Amino acid sequence: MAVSVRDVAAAASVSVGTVSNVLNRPDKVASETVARVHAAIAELGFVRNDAARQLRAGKSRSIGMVVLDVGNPFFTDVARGAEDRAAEAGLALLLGNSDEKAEREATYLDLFEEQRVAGVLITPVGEDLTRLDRLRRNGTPTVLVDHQADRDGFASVAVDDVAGGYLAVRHLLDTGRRHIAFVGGPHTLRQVVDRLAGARRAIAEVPGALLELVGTDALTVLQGRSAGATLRERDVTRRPEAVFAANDLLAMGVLQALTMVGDIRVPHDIALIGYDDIAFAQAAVVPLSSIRQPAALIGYTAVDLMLQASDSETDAAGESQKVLFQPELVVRESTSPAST
Amino acid sequence: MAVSVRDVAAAASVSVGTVSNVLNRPDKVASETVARVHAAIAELGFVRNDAARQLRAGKSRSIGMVVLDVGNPFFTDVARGAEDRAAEAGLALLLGNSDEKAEREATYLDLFEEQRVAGVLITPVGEDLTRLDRLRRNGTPTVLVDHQADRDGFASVAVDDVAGGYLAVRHLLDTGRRHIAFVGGPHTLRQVVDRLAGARRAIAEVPGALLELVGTDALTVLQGRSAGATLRERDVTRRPEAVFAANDLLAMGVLQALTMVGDIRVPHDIALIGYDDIAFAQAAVVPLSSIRQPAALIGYTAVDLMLQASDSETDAAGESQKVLFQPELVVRESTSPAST
DNA sequence: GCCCGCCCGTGTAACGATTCAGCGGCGCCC
DNA sequence: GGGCGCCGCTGAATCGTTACACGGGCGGGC
Repeated sequence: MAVSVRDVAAAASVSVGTVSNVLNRPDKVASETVARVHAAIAELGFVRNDAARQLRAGKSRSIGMVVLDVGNPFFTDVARGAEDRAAEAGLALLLGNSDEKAEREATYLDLFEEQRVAGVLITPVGEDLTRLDRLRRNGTPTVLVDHQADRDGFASVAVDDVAGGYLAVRHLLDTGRRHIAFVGGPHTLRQVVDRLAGARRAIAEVPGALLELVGTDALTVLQGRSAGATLRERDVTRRPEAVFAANDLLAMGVLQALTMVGDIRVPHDIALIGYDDIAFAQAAVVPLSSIRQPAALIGYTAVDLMLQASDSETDAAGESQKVLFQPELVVRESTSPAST
Repeated sequence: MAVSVRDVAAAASVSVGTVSNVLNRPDKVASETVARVHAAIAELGFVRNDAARQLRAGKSRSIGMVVLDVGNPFFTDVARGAEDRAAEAGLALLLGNSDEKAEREATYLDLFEEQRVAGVLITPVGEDLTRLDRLRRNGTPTVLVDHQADRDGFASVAVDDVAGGYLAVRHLLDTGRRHIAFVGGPHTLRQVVDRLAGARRAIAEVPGALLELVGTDALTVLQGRSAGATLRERDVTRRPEAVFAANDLLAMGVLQALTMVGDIRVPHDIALIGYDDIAFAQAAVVPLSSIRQPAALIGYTAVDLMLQASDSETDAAGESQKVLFQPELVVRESTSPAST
């Protein structure tokens, strides 16, 4: 059933060593022999056994990536960028989805560790990086994606979320809103915490401005919908003038709850800004203002850092790099100035 | 550096065989010994080498999946369903993205084959299944996802796209439209071909109804945007009364081109219906009518079929199963009857 | 004419986990 | 009291690939 190098060797009347050479160093083998071996391979339908190869090499040719939510276009864009860079380096990208659950994240990390992946890219669910620290110490280049590592040792590529949060809320304030609601959660996610911190900073700059928190359990459309519903139910006088949602998925949920289920007008009654600038955001009922992040570039860079780490590791200690991108405000209809 | 069973065995003063038994059949080992081995494992930070394990077993514990477009929420939903079922079976899901390119598809298949995955789930780029046939014959359970296999031998799970196409266009006709444009392509994709066939069937039922084709190179928002642009540029009299887009991504692109760039009203000037009913469709500028498919269920079922095939394979030939779901029309604002 | 190198190839020892035949020792049954 | 079976463990063989040390033949240089 399983065709091995040995079978190929027999069919081509050469030794297994020669077959291996044909596969890996064809220039070392007489071209006539190469042809004969290739013929045998084709005839028998031989396919290299990657497990054996890895066992010998001690390393695999794939890199593992764990994202918070595959359903979020932001992360699929990041993954795409990572895939591109990985392909350039001849590596495959294994994509895992933690769904913001520490348990699932751990399962994937175990899997990747057992597979001896060439590196791990991860957007961690929580702030506890001890598990990752162990991984890194054991020699697996690890890059934090969309997560600034305060502590030394970790390579990371991220976007300045504090700046992004500031941009978003500053924009809401600039367009005349004072009572602003921050929709987001859980607060175990660094993204949420930082964006909120940025928001607070902007609020602090304007006397009389007020920031209110509306928590969610995850950064999903569904959660946004229920957050939006709670706002909708409120008495008109107690509603915020604007909402800053921790990401576009939430924002779209809020938007649906306000405009489609309820009859609250965006931006007239409540302005709305999201985060990530996913492609769907601009096609929303009311085109969504947002904070843009260079998603594909983040992924691309993450793999790049991983490769660097994996090179330098062999030489010296190698300072782990940190890349920080700056976010960008994208203004659309959902935050047009209130036309009073 | 690398800790192996041998090291653990030494540390626990037992043989390697016993360590293996502790790992795989703990009930066969005296509990005192189990504890000692576990202590050694923890102390040394031992992690099983999956390559060695696979080599011995001849099989891996992961299954490979190739989708047409990870950026399409439909496929990420399918992948989610697949992941769930795989997790239930203790298998990991490796997700690859072909981006509708045969070459990338082939790369992933090669990779999966070398990894000796337990099974392959694939939405093929083209109609040429010889590569997959070889894979299946060599003993890898293969399930076609969102693709009905005409020929025998392949397990498949799909949705009746002809019926879906029919539903969509029939609905447009029922709401009074006669000149209908089908936006979609390339015609190498079975989904496109079948949905068009269904559309044609509906058109044939209504005298005077006209179906026009607007081709695209891929099923993406961007492609939809340019298709929409060509319609927009046309003289008013030559514009269709309705558009049936081969999927929601295209539909959203068309929608943007018509309503946001241009000033064509949807559904008043042109009605629009998509396909897949992705979550973002209902939050669009004009909430999108669509054809709903049970995405997660498709993925879940696909893994299920794969597992069945992998069981029956050992016993007998085992008839390869085919599952066909029925699509469902979801009516929203984008196809409201023309208010003449 | 001899020796040195080069070119092609061969055979074998790893890599690390698993499996399986086998082996002491002990209790139980008859 | 002898034998049988079971428990708990050992140690070697095995999976398929790769790297590496080694050898035979041939041609060129001196």
